[in-house]
Amino acid sequence: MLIFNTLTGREEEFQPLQSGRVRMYTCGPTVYNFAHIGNLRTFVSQDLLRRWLLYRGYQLTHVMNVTDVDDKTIANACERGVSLEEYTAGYAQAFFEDCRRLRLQQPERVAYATRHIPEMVELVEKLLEKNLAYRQDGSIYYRISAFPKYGRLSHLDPDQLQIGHSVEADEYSKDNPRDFVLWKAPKEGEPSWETRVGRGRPGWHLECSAMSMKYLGDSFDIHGGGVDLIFPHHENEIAQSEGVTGAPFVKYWFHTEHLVVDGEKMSKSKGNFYTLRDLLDKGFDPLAIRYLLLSTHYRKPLNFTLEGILQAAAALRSLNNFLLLVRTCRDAAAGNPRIGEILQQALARFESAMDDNLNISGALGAVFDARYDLNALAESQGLFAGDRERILTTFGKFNALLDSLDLEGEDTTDAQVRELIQARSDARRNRDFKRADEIRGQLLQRGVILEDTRDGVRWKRIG
RNA sequence: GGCGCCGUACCCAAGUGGUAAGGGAGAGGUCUGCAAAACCUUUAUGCAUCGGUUCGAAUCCGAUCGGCGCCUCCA
Repeated sequence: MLIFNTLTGREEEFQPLQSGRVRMYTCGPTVYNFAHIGNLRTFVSQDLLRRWLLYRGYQLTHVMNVTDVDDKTIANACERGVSLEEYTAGYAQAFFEDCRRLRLQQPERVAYATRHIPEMVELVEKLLEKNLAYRQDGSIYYRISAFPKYGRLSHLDPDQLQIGHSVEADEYSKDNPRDFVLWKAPKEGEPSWETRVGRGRPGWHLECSAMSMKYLGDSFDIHGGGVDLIFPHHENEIAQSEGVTGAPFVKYWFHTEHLVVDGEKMSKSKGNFYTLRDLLDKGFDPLAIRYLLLSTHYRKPLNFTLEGILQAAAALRSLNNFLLLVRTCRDAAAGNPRIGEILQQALARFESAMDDNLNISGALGAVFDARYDLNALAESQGLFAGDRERILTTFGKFNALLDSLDLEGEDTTDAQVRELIQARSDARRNRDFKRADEIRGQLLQRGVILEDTRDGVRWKRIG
């Protein structure tokens, strides 16, 4: 399997440090607000990666952090007049609700920054010992000039970095304006911890170094996040971790491109800023949103539109309608050897596309082509029991990534629905169409749609 | 100024040297008591533009135009 590595700027053959086992860390949310659709795109792409690793049989340990202490969480909690814990707990819970709605698999471990203060302090102590960090006005900073590899991930030359407008060189009393803070001096009215390096609170970058190494070791396989984190966040993590251990921190860096909305950068002032909740309130299907976020390659900018959600919903519907056909079309007398061929080819195409740096569009092309070929056979010849099983098994494999397909079928034990459908069929047979339409209306109110086909009545629930 | 992503049909989107996957929408059709759904057919002599290399280029090289991002706490 090939995977693009930001560190080398190339696609590389994926070879975990320990054979058969993958250790992965991804930067999770800062819980100062509801996650927006751009945040969620990144998490969906990480979900696709973890699902593909599992598909390929790796034993996976995936750790995701939750940043529950930083400038924004503190400021917002303060503004609302609640404690930091109370404030962040609500948004953390909301985040995991969003993840469930989008069918994101839970990482093996979720790590909260505020529960790992001792581990962070330990790192700071070691960096001080090695003279990679220094104290200044109660804060502790990382001395970038002492870490020659600084800039290797982002391919930036530290000497050529422009100092941003927001940071006046003399605003901080740092040796070098590019040095970043490891430990912040306490401020009146802000949460702080009494620790061996003094009272204060951690800088943002520190948690990811501390928690990833605690759970995954000094060196691990994959570290992911949005492209905006390449610099400075991930660059700083490398400086912190490798500064302490001297060992290579991460083998493969996995970064997801941003999404834009209607071709423009998402921003609250433009009115094109969406959270998942906003979209669900408008009546959009969370699985269609999952499909939309999933179906563009993770290293390409994704243009998110409401129209796109509807297109995704239609694509998903057509796959599920196909599966309905597979389950309900008339029985063939014998198995069709063509079906095995079609499935085998489709699966091979699907897998080789995914192995090629998670080429999900190519993989989906294989899925839809299989649907097309199989539809023609099922419509014209019906399906043998063994054919049905094989089709559902293969689509079950596709669904290991999509997690949006109806493989099981509807609840056929709903006696009332069954009775109504039967009653309508009887009415139709007696050419009592008024009665039949009446029953169809009743079923529709229960959320059941009927399809009259040559092979009998099919029904499904409205999504 | 430095670093990076991108430009393929009405919309979304694969394809990185061998003659344009797939999805949506539109149009036509099949089925049907009707409707809906489903299914089938169809839709780029063309891949931002201009040069070049090649038997052959969306793919490689050069230039140009355009969109987006990062360059100290933003996924």
